[in-house]
Amino acid sequence: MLEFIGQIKVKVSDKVFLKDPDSSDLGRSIIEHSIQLIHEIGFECFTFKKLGKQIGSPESTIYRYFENKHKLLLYLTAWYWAWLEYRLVFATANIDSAEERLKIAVEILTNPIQEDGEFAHVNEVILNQIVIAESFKAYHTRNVDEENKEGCFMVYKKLIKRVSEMVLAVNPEFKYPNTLISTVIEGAHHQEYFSRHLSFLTDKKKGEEDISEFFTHLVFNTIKTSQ
Amino acid sequence: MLEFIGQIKVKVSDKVFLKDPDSSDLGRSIIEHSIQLIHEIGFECFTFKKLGKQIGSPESTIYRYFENKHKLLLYLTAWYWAWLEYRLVFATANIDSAEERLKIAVEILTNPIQEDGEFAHVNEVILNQIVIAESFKAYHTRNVDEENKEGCFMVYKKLIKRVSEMVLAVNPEFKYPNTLISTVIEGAHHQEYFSRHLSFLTDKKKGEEDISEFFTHLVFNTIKTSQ
DNA sequence: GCAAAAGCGATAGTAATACTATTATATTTG
DNA sequence: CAAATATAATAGTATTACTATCGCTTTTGC
Repeated sequence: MLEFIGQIKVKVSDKVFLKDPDSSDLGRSIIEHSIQLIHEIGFECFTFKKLGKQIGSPESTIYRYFENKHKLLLYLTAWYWAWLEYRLVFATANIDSAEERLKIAVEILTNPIQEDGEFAHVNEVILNQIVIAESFKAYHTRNVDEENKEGCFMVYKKLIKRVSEMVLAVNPEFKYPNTLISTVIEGAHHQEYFSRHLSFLTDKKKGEEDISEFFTHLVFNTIKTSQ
Repeated sequence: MLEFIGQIKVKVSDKVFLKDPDSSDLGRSIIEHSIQLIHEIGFECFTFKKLGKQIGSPESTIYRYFENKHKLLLYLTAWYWAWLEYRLVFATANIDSAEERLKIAVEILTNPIQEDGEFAHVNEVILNQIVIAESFKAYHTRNVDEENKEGCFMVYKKLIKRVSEMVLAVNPEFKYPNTLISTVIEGAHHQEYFSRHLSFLTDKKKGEEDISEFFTHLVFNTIKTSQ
């Protein structure tokens, strides 16, 4: 299992951090407390100064791990996508039916997150909340193209590719597998956010799990019917 | 037609501005140049100081129209939704078939924007680019709930409601009209952004119009089939 | 037609942010 | 055990996102 964590780490481009936060206690503490703090006060209000207070270090120390707070957000989201992919691989292993595999995948991508005790310094439930609320800030910037070139989004790309292949396994003729899957992933996050803050944009009620049903229905009806 | 503009204005909650920018030449100049400037340098880098330079006024003057730059973004997005709804109403007027009305609506929501000469101080094509790149920043903040209560998103709500009703006109049994339509609107914007910056998340090629085809297909297959 | 109000320009000032730089100490490593 | 590395502590800077004040001009209400 720990080898898998190693792999997950490797997938994140070195460009995201200056020093690997998973290589020291202080680094892991930065990750752990940044997740807590971003969740509490939001990414806009989050600063390295405040984070430094939490972990008992000056802000200059955190700057040795991450160039700026945006890169830290890139790291957190990359970690999240890698973790999702790892869950996906486990959940779909040894399933013969292409339909069944895709169904499981969509459920993993759209269902609420359960805590995974495997990674001590990461609270996956809270990290999921952060991804829902802030992840678009990771790729809606002036530097997207540059960061994309550097490979900052490789982990997300891998995840999309894996699920797209599952779509094509069900219907090899389908023309929009990437569009469909990114719509599902981003859409599920949005609906979760809307149900909490802008209820007029959704039919999902807080706490209910009907969103997974909606997207499963959407995916299979969209790919099965010939165009 | 001008009366319609009046209506569009009224739909934007007074809470969004301190003084109606459409009530003076200076106000309209603020809107016109803010659209240009945000498009050029991005909303993060956009400041009232820089905007002041463009229009030859100090920043303090702009603060008399908008409390801060976030409220200005709220105004621009609200204007955009109101404008879309007005186009929608015109395009679907006198169409008898519920299916045809919905089809037209989805096309308006997902097709590239054409310039509308009607409103001199607003470049709709550029405003659309801004909405695609920055609109989520309008509602992903610490103050969403408060701003939602104040009615800052009423215009968007109206648009969603109108299209949701078109969905229900085709299939009154469908359980997720709001979820479906917000997924289409937000999804179409994302795909446009992805095709320009993160191509691995989409099958849309720059310039091509296949995105409308995808979403039309998705909508009708999702609502027509019984669950 | 005139006084009061409102609109606008110009300038100054402030707290916070997002860093950068430097120095000193502590720890690890070859 | 020396050299490199990691961290703490402190200081400093440019920019941002405002707020405050003042004086001039234009509009308006009677």
